[in-house]
Amino acid sequence: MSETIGFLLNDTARLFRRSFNARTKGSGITALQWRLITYLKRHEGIRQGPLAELIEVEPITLSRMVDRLVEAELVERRADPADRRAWQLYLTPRAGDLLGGMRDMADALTAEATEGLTAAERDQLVELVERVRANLSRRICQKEKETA
Amino acid sequence: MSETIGFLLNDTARLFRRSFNARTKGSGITALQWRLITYLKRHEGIRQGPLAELIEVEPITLSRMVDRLVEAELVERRADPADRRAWQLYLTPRAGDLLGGMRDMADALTAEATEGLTAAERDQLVELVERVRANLSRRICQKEKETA
DNA sequence: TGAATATAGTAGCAATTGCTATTATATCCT
DNA sequence: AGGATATAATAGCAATTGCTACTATATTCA
Repeated sequence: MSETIGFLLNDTARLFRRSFNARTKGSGITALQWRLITYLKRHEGIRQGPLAELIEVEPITLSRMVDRLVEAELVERRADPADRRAWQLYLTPRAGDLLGGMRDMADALTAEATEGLTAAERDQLVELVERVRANLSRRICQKEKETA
Repeated sequence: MSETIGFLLNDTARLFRRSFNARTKGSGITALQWRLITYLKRHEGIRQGPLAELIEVEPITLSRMVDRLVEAELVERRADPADRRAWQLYLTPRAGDLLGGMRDMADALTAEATEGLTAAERDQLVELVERVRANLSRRICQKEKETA
């Protein structure tokens, strides 16, 4: 029965994404795209490679996500002055406008998802999941080292 | 900052899937397929529609997953004697053989993921995530009713 | 210097998924 | 009974993703 935690986390994460996507259907922004934008907000000027690593997708996948966001005028590619192979990514003003509304929606979704939990329980939840994530993350890094 | 829980759950679930898939690379079984097989184990004879709902994919997606599993001789389609439109799904003996090894691996993965957590903390983790899942699941059902 | 190697990003292809429409069968209702 | 409607499963198409190979540029080191 011990596979329960993996299934449970996956189920819950999927429900989160589904709720999120249902609420943003009109805007054309998916949960994954919003995740990208959120990271970008905190790391403006980042290059595609490191950002791909942050949100844990392949570089080529990120490249195409950025294509679409550039098309939607939410993200801007600027040439890196220090490396002519690379792009630096920036949010457009239009993205800033979207972020406000999105964040309110995400906050509301989180509030609904944790309804009935005390503040202490929420903290505990975050802390426990973070420890699980750290365990898995460490494992995966080890594997990569072994392969390399 | 309150979108943290959604991101965190998604990150952790992804790491779980990734670890799982890395370990089963040779066997050709993905995390999602194993999930299907696990459900099927407990509901042999189920039809495709209800199973799709259980693992939360579209019926057509399940149809194709089953195509592949039939191809791999892990699942068998039998005509439903009561409804000539429908198939009943059964595991083959070959699937039973696989399940044993998979379960051991999944147990090991779970153990590694929850390393450093006490038994009480694991229980608490499961309980808290289950409450979040119940909140989200209830929300989604409400939405479906509104739409219908 | 300049040849070997590494890195940033992208294109082609194959696999997977879901939306919409379709076929075959079942159920409902008059 | 039999016509209208609902349901189980699937096919066509488009979107998304990742593997592999590739181009362009940077770095390393003899």
